[in-house]
Amino acid sequence: MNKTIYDVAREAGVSMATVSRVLNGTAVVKEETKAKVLAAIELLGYRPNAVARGLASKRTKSIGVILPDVSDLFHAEILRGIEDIATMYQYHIILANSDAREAREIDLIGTMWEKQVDGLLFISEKITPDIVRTFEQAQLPVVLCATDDPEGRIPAVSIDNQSAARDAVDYFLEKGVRRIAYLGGPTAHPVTMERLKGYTAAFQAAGLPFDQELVLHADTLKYEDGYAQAKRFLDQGHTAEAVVAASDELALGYLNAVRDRGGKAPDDVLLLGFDNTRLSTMTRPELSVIAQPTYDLGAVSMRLLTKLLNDEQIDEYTVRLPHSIIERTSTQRNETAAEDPNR
Amino acid sequence: MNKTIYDVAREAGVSMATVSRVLNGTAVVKEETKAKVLAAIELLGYRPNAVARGLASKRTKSIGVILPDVSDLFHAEILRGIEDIATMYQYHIILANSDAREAREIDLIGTMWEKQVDGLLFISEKITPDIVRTFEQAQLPVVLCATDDPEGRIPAVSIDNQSAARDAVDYFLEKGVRRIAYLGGPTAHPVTMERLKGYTAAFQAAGLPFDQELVLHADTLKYEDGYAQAKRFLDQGHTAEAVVAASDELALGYLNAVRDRGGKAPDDVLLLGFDNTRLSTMTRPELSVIAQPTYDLGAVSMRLLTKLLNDEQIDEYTVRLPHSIIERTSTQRNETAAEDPNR
DNA sequence: CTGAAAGCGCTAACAT
DNA sequence: ATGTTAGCGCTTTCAG
Repeated sequence: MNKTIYDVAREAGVSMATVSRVLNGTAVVKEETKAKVLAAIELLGYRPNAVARGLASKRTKSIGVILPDVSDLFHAEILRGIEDIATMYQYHIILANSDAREAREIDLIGTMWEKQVDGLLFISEKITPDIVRTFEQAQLPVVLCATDDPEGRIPAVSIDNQSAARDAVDYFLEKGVRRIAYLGGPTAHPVTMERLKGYTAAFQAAGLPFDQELVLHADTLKYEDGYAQAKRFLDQGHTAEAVVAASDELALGYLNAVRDRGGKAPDDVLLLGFDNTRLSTMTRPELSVIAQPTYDLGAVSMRLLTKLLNDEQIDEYTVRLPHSIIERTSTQRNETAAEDPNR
Repeated sequence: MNKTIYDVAREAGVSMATVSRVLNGTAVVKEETKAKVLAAIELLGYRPNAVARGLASKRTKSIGVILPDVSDLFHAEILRGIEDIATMYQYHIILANSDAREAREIDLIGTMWEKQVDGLLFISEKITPDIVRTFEQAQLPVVLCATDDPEGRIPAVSIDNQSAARDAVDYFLEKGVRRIAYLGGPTAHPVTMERLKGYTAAFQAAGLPFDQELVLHADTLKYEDGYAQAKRFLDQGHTAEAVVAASDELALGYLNAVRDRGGKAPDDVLLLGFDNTRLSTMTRPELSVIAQPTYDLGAVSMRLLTKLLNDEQIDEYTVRLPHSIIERTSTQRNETAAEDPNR
């Protein structure tokens, strides 16, 4: 059997309450007795049992993180941000992969409740009514990360996907490029559909038409699907001057599909990735991207959650982090300058 | 306040002990009363509190995972394997990043103990005596993953790094290549040093000398350091016919360093990566690699841990998973066939 | 097959 | 400033 707070109390000649006090700093303890307690703790090699503490205090100092897949680079980077801030605030992470399946997500919210997590960080492709209902039933503080609740009822941290995509199109438009394709995700995926809205909005705002056949939907945001979709597109004889992809992997898929048929970027097509994962600097040409502050998405949402948990003053329940375009080689035409000086 | 087992008992007109029994299947309960209990649970929307359960039973059904960095692709893939098997056995994962810093690792083992995890999965670059001692003090079942205890006292799942590297060198030797470089990690990193041993052993076994200047040590296994190290090497006027890298990222760094000075793989250098992360098929040329069963490394170590926890019969406390060479384009000389027909 | 009762190790009033 | 006393919600003997 292991040491308990009671053993420490006896060793130090005080009551267990006093030990608890020096452990948690919940009340002032005389320097002298505090020293005795600390000495006893040291002597016995005592460590508090967090489970017992959790039961008694109703706060476990652990937070649940539900995400589609840790082995996805984008999620893994977010998770790192979450973890760092969690550590800073003494929280632990209970991790679960959902594979973006709603049934599993709902199930996981339940088991997270059972684990008595203090709060939940939720990363998903789509926030459905059933999920929102489950949040409400669970009565858990939740922050959405890299996703939005369409109704805006749940605190969330994300970028403005629509204007990010719009900026991307504008970026090409300003270069004088018109035949711009959008290589997005499945139509059931709100985040990338939001980007599609931005894509079309940019054309509309510029008073330009756009070709519906230039809108591609890959089954996922993964490389393989990007490649497959690009190959199909190109095999059908279509072409694009530029492509705005909904992820770095998708852009890479397009890039390699072009290359595998003898083409080349940026000579034959200008490519813009999305996310700015580490991937984008590992390729040749290096991938220009619409950068999301991936790590910060995680860090900020965790910070927001701590505020929720401590009843701190909160200015914004929905925070939009800034995006930006990072220009690397995949969009640099050899004959044109990086920036169009006009306008 | 939330529903407790007591509420269910009253609703069903039985004692809490009986409710506990149907919940856990710890004893036979009459079908009829079981049905009543189940109905009450359903009616109240009752969910057991895992923290209370953990305190009473001394088993939390959660296991701690300590790894250097989730945002590293290799670790993230391992973690996915861990998670899947953990889910299968109803365990939850408490995740913590150590940044491979010993002090932090030791600290984390302690906090994992506080959390009363049932077991620990430990992924690190180096198992030091202090870490081993901490394991012993914590009295936690531990399985090392993708690492070994040099003394072999701790259950571990990994590949045979030495023979993997040796196979890599032999692979090139059989192609008639002699000037083979090794692009490894820091000298303080046992796993990659083990690979270096295999590298030198291959030359010795073949009765061939090897050039010490062809042994490169990058500061980490990351792309950036691979690039930097390769650039330095090439800038100094060195060359290699082939390079065996200690990670896919390192190989990619070399690849791009070559490319950025106008060279090309496989024409100017044959490149073999290590790990077979998703990266290796996303590059052009596609990277030939020494494949580790990354996902399985996680899955098998988690499975081993469940055996430890359930006192199942265990045949091997140290399991070696098989590695293999996957031949893609980065080692395919245009003029030579994939396989040397002789021998 | 089921109930009563005693903890698990800690926090948090409530006293003093 | 410190001690006493109830629980937190469950599992687990021990009876019956």
